[in-house]
Amino acid sequence: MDKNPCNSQDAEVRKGPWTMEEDLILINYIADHGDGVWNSLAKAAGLKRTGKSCRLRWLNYLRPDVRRGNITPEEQLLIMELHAKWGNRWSKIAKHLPGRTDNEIKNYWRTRIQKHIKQAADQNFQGGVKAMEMMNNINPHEHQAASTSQVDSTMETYSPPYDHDHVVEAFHHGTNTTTALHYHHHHDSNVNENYWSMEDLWSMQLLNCD
DNA sequence: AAGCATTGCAACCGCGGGAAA
DNA sequence: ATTTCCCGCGGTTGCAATGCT
Repeated sequence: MDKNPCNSQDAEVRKGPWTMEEDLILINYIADHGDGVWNSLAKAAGLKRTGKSCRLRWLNYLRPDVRRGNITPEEQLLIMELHAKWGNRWSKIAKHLPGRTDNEIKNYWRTRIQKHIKQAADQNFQGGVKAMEMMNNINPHEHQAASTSQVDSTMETYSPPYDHDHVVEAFHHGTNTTTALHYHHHHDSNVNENYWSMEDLWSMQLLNCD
């Protein structure tokens, strides 16, 4: 649509899903020359893609150590703990889950965990009120595009209390059944303590599903 | 069986920060 | 010191697959 007709020879940049041929070109080029310097890599490899696109494809999909398949309950728990600590710092969280990409974790959070939180909160279960409180507790200090963009209003983004003023503790006591996530709000006037216990998580069936 | 709705994930976009020129 | 360029991050979108009526 915005193709420039003047210099069509180098202006054509491919977008959308990668073909097998493109994948092979990228894999082989990186095998020979290594990754990084993505813009020049894209040109040198003869790919009609932006460096950005090449980098994304490699890091999220083609990289040999990328781990695919179901997120394990342990990984899920770790994601929740780290998200409670750091919020939407997906790449930072991903560094603690070997083989998992920030994109995968982000997608997983949005499609699975966030949805379950919402669904569970909609039902009358024990922790629902607490979950809703937490979902509504949007931190005003952090960047939060979710609250400003056109995110579906029925599926508000849960924003954990990862303000510096908040202390988040995560415990591990051997098995996951005794693990607890504790969110402590100690300066919010309207919330004295928010505990999101493992019992709550289990009741949300977050850890039962594969 | 067909059409519509929902889900899940790959990929794109815009922006900020840092390095290089 | 300033500008330009590139990388990486987080948010968002597009679409194929799947489920539902």
